[in-house]
Amino acid sequence: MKLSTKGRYGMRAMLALARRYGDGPIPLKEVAEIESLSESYLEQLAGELRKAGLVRSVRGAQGGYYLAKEPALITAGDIIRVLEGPIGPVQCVIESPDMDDACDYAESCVERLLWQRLRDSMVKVLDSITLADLMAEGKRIGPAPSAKNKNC
Amino acid sequence: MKLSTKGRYGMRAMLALARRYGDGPIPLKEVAEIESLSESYLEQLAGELRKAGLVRSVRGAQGGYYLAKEPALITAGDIIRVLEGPIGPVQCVIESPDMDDACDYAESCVERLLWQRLRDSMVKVLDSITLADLMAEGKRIGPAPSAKNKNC
DNA sequence: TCAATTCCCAGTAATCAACTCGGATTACTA
DNA sequence: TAGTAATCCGAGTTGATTACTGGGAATTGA
Repeated sequence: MKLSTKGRYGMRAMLALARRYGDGPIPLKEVAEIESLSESYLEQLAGELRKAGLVRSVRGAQGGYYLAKEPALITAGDIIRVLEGPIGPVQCVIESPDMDDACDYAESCVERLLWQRLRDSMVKVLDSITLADLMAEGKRIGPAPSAKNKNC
Repeated sequence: MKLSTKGRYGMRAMLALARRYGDGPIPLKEVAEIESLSESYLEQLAGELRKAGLVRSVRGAQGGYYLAKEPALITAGDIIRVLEGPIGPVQCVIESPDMDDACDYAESCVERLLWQRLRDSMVKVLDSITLADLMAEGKRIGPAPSAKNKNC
């Protein structure tokens, strides 16, 4: 039940972009330095976030990435869904499951009720917290150099 | 953010034992058949559940496994913790983290707040639902052949 | 033209997931 | 006491996934 580095690093990168929202495009090199992440790995994540419409990019010199919407309009759930896939502890209760995901006994499957409730509580938290919320918390708890730790 | 088969199959096996609570030891062979799971794989899970004190075993012919406590006293969280490890979306906010897990900037790490809230909501759901609860739901929604699907 | 940048894709090493298998031990039953 | 049904234990295997790295093409501002 853990996030992968994609979700963790992606969240940090998005938060870094949020902090510089309005400053024009920020090169990934810079984000990578601030967050001490690998630039080439970040490139991959940025590509997915761009395709999903959460960030926009400008190519060439002086180019970079910037948030496609203001921080208050981007939730943690948006980011996690792009980088980790649909939210849910098991395949058969992810959001908008297709036919292949549902099992034959879905109607009478008891565990399913448990997993659904777990999913709902996860979705509720992730969809209720925006990048703006996190930045606001940041101001409250002090200057925030993001974690320089593999596990965060 | 998905459970592994250990958590999923383990939950099903525990629920199967719960349904037969009071019937004396149930051999894994039987559980494996009912739930269409691999017996030898179940053996591993059963070993962990036993070491954790959730089930007890009787060796030899006519032996098997049975719940160590009544179904109302075993929560989903108990089972998940044994088979999937401590609950939490990232290492640095798992329950009872030790020194190695916490990062150097824990105090000023903004993402941490998000992950903590997510963890809390997961814990709340998992710790509030017992095997007895699930069995009761089972009666409500009809006869429950557990899912015979890889994803459940 | 040059340098900075995104973009894209291929490869890779290490780890993890999901099992399987063999054999030892234990205990009920006939 | 033999036979059989179980747990117990640890090692091995296979395939997928994770977490990257690197190369090179395309783009663009100075």
